[in-house]
Amino acid sequence: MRHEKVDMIFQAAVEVFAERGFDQAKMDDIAQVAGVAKGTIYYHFKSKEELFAGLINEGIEKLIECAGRHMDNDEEPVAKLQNLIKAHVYFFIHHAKLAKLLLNEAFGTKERQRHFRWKIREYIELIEKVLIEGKEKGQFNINHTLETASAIFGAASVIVLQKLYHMEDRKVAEMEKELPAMLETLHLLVLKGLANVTDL
Amino acid sequence: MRHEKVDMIFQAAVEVFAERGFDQAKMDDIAQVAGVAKGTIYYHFKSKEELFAGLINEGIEKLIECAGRHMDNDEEPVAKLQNLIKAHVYFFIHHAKLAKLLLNEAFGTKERQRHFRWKIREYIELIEKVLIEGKEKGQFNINHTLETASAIFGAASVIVLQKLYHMEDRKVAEMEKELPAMLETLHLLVLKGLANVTDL
Amino acid sequence: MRHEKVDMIFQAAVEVFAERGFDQAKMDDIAQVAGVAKGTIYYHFKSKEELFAGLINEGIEKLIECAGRHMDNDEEPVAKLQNLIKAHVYFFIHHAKLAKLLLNEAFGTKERQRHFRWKIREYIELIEKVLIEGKEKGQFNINHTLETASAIFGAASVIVLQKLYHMEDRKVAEMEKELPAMLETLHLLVLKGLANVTDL
Amino acid sequence: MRHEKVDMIFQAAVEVFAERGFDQAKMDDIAQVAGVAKGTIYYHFKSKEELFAGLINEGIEKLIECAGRHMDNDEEPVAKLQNLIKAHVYFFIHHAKLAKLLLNEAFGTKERQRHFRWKIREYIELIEKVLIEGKEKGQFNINHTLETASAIFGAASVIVLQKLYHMEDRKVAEMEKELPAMLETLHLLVLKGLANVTDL
DNA sequence: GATGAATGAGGTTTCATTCAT
DNA sequence: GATGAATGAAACCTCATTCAT
Repeated sequence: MRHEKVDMIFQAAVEVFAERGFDQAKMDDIAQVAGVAKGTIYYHFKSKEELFAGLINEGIEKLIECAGRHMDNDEEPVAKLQNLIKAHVYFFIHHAKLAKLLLNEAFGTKERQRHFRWKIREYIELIEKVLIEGKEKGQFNINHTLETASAIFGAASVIVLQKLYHMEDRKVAEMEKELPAMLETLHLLVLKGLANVTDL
Repeated sequence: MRHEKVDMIFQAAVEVFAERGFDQAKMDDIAQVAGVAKGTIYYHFKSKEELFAGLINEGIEKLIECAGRHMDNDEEPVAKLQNLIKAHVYFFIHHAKLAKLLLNEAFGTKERQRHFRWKIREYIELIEKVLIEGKEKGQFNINHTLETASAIFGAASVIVLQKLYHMEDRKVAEMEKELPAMLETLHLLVLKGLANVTDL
Repeated sequence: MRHEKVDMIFQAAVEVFAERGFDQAKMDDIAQVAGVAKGTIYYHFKSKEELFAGLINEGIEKLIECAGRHMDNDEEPVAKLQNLIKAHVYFFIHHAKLAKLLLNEAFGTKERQRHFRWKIREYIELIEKVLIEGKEKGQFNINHTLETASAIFGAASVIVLQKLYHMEDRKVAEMEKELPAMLETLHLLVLKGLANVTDL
Repeated sequence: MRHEKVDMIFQAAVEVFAERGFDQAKMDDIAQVAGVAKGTIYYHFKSKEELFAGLINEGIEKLIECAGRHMDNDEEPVAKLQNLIKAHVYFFIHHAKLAKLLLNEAFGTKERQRHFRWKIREYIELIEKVLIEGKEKGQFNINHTLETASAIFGAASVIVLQKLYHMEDRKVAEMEKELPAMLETLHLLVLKGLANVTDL
């Protein structure tokens, strides 16, 4: 188990970074929220950059792990994809601050952000793997698996984020009530397609 | 027509803001890129904030206008949606820097960013309008139109952004070659659905 | 007669300088209040410094001229001093903004302000002249004429300024109602002395 | 006892503010004179404004305390007033820089300066209290106590300031030689009145 | 004579990082 | 291990002044 203070710093950092973004987040604030002295952060982390990177890495890894775990509850690609999407939405709702950070900071051009994009790419490739498997089994009608994975990632992420921002500071409990609508929407969109007409 | 220097500043600002994000962008850099003195920017814009806001607002308005225009080339909702998506992807490819900014800065919690989210919401509601129309005509199989609109926005945006980041600084021409793959992907995803099986 | 615009600039300058002090006064504001373009000020005045100096000089000269004129209405030193004090108080009330400037800016160590102190010294020496005259005629009981002149200048100035600040933006008419109290006070103080006891 | 560096900053600030006035004083200069880094000032004071306000407040409070203490050495109002004036002149000579600041900055219209005027008013009301007491005991011949207090404040302040400015950077020792002349002058002016003639 | 867009030096303030305790 | 006072580089912004029209 990690050192107690390190955990407090980590928690405070997620909070503050999510609230203000990387640049506007002050080490002073993180220290205050964590209830430690500013120097203590620097005793455990080399720099603001490193603290942030650790945070994001751990976040994405958790996301990957969570998605992977739920995915494997089923055998069939269709079900796997459904599980993955469900896990993704769940994760974003229950780690709202981290979710904001991911979309917020993961699309910049700074060197630091390139690293994150690679980690997100890892996750997208996890999605792609299901798609490829389904395609090979003849269950998915896809030509460009990577592009499709990106699109699914975007759809599932933005649908939650929009809801989160729209509901401002509402509790997780209230967000969970919105879960079925979001999942049904993604199900219809991703798997069945919106069009009723069959000859497009 | 706006004043010449104002245009140069605007262009430079898009460039620099997209390159570095709001906080890391230095007014000095914008001035240098624009080929004007720093004071000139402040002669025309009250603050960095205002310059940025002007940029984003104009950007989203252009996007809305562009999407609206292409949408109306057809009568049928299905075609309208296709046109809209196509316009969206086109726009993001041809205004890559602006596109990065939109996703990058539009999901923060700062007051400034709340304003942008409202503008983006406007755009999402434009998408929703098509969905509602199609639903009423019995062409779309949708229960939650706003959520679906968000998801489509996310899918179409991220698919382009991922490609853009992956191709780093490649020319627009090269990006255009990727266009069909992206459009086909979104077409399959959004309209037909991925699943071959019909009884989900 | 001076050029019309020059006068407008002068008036505006008194206004703005008095309102904000030299450093906080912006040439933009002066231009706006004067109703001319900023460049116009520089067409007529070499610099902010020069504009300000012109203002103060003219102000003090007016004060000296005004005091001198009223003083000479009488022959007797006692009456002369009374007239002078009355003129001083009148002038400060009717040129409130200038009065503020005089006390405000005339006691700094900047080079510019040394010049003003010399001009104010001129005025104080005018007061001293009356005192010397009265002393020689055996009417004044004074040992240090210059010091006494300074003290009278200080007493008469601060009594008005305090009233002015205390009444904030009241009209001149209201200030004039306070005139007798101020004059009586200065009369008692300067000429008769406060003490009833005769053997100090 | 306050922190060592805070004291050094305070001292340096009095120095520099008195030398140049609020606006022309550079935080860089204060830092250099104090022998600390610029950031150190901001570690202890929120802003230039706050540093300055602290200075002036402490200054006026010292003045009030000093005057009050000396005043109470005697019982009789006449003696009290003499003591007060003596203390005032002493204080201004020994805190020349602060004295300059008081007159220099205390008569502006900026919000900050309104606060100072209230503090100075406190001091003037201290003077007034002696006058009222003397008036009630039949020792002072005064009608308007507040106006008289203002005038005394002005006389005593300007007499010292004029001397200070005239002697430029002379030592305190030399100023002290001038003390008797100033005190005698104020004594004659305030208590006995200048006029030899008794029927004014 | 008059204008106002453009300039850039210079000032205040912020904040990540260090280091003596 | 932990602290927080101290630092100074770097950023935003202001505004007196200039000059082409």
